[in-house]
Amino acid sequence: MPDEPPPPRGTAHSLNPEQRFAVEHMRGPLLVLAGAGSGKTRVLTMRVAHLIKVHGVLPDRILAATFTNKAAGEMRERIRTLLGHDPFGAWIGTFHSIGARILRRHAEQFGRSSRFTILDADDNLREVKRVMKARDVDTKLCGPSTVRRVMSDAKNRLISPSGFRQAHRGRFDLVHRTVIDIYPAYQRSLQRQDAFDFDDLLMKPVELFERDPDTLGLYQRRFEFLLVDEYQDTNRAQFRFLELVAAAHRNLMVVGDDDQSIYGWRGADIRNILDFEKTYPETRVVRLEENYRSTPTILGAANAAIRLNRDRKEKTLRTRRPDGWPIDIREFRTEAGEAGWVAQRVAGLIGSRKVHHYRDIAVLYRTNAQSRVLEDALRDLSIPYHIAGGLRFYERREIKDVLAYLRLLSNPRDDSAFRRAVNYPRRGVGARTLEWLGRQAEEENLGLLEAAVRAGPAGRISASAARGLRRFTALVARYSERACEVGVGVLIRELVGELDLLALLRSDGPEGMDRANNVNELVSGATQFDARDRDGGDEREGLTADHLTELDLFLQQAALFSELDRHDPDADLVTLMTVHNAKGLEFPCVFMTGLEDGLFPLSRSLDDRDSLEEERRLFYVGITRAEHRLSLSWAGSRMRAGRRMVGRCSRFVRAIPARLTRGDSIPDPGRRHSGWGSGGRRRGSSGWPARRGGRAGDTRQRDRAAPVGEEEMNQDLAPLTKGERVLHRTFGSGTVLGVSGYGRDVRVMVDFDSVGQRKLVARIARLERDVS
DNA sequence: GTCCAAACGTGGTCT
DNA sequence: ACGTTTGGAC
Repeated sequence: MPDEPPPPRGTAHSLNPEQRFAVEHMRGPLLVLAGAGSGKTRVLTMRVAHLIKVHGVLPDRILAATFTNKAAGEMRERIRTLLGHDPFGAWIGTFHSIGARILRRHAEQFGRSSRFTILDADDNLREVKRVMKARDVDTKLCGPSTVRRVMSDAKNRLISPSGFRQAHRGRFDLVHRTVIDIYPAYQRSLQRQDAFDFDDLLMKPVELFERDPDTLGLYQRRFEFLLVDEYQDTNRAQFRFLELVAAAHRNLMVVGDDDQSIYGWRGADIRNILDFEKTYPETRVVRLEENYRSTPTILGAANAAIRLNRDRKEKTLRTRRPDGWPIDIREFRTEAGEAGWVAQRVAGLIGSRKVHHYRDIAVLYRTNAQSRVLEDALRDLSIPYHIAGGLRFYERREIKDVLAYLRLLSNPRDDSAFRRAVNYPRRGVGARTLEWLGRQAEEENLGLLEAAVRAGPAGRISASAARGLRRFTALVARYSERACEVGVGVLIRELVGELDLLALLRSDGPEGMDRANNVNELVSGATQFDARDRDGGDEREGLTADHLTELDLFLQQAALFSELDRHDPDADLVTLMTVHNAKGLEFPCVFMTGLEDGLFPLSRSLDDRDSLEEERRLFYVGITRAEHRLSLSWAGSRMRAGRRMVGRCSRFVRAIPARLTRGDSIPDPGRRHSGWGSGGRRRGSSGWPARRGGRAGDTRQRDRAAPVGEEEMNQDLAPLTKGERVLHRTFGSGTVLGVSGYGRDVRVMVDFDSVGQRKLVARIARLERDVS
């Protein structure tokens, strides 16, 4: 925006006293409590530059950990600019990539090779499923995703399989008994496959350091200065990692904001911030409370929202900027109406030059599923956009299919890759054959590929299956040799050509065209891939990496890269993304959508103070992404999970003081919202921007066209769940045994203390939660 | 045994 | 609206 003063940048004299203190801090632990938009990235990068330039610290003494590759890349780039050259040898990356890099060097200690595979979330779940099936665990009562979650929690708290067994020895509940059984089997299976999952990348290096002080010593001596961004989102494993590496020199700088802690569900532990000073009593604490990003109006809203949280360090962001536009609050009848308005508003802002570039605009939402309507609306008006995050590029089916072949070339023991590639394209190798192969592999302790190679003419499978296996293993053998001769780009191109994948994909519909394009993009990405770029820097002090091929490195970065990292900042596109993905970013103009109780905050958080507070922090993160313009919108009715849900204005929106807002409701031809109590805010008059009457008409038509089914559910009511205690007017209290049906037909089976089991229609029985 | 189509269940945020 | 599991045809 032309009418705003640029934030101070660049040299040390543009820093405020607190920032300067942090930048010039030399030795000892430093905790920087940095509010949103207070210039923490600047402080981090300038401190690194300062250490190198002023104190003569060698770059390879520095380790900086961030949460996304994008943040790491930006940090490196900015340091490069400040120094005038690359901080060659410094490790700047995500905790996960740093962990992977360490593990690569010490893989043999874990029975892995340095070419180990990194399983992504999808592979990880499949593997849990497979292990459970192989051990005949009933997945009806305790599903794979539950098991995975519990295992992941354990790993994030550095609890090994045997530790888990001991910790839950006396427990009888099914989930813990299942995990006691599955966790060690799952870990054995990963080892057999020469693989780690995401959580291992954090946990295993800690394990290594704790059992091998010599190795730890290598890293302690090398990394004299540690810097951590987004510290509020670190988990226990990450805390321990830092504690171990920093133990010798204690030059640990962490930057975080407890108000922006939004990854509790992933094991982030707020105690890491709160206990920092306990672990390091000599800590210097710096608070950055001046915001250089947003207008006072936007900050006022953010402060008003976050103030309602009880669990937080008291602070208030200040700014010296001039007042800005009021926050625009809009109510819509349906999600399509909301999306239509957002698209029109984007077109209007760009058309009137109030916002100069599409890339200055972000549209945020709570769940990925919400992106669809917004995409449709933007496409209708030919507004260029991209989705950051969402279905990540490397997680698309067609991409994973191609990568599966490469993974198998790089790591012949990668069974998940084998399963994926062997019958794609169809080779007549079905479930039965795979089952048989699995048993063979198990007996001889081989990978599936090896087992398939040895299967030869074997008797117990059909001739066509045997032929398919032979064709497949021959192909893999051929490309294994080829992989030594050519780069990844050529390799993929030849493979895709031989499998005739593009034609295969294109042959099934318009979806297939997209997929074919993605594969093409993968080919060109691989062609440009330059391994030297990735492992940033030289190696000393016996920390030399094993020899890895370009293919190995390509695969490792593919596993750790997300869609967010691929984003090209020069492209002029509106950004659509979840609020989680928006963390750390800023935009002149932000739309937050879907602000309904039950969606944002999600219904599952409504009856738990901790998770409601996390939702509120997420809301705070969303608001504080905006520099000048912020709009908050919600829809009274929304398709969700295949059903139309009724919603009302989010409590978060209602917490924003009216003096900061300008909002109107659109006229409502079809329905009354009278029952929504304090819900809607209806200030202002007629609502729709008069100038754009024609387009408004379009949207309302779309609005009306959306069918409103009978089976509406109130999305802000957390549904009753099994095991919950409830209260009935005549039967007294009881325990919920089960819930069936949807919407107005939800039936609940309750075991009442007084009268035993009854099946009730929830709508009529009016059950209440028993809080006593 | 493999493949396709229809029923089924399930649905939060991410490295 | 989606992917995964299940049933039936080849």
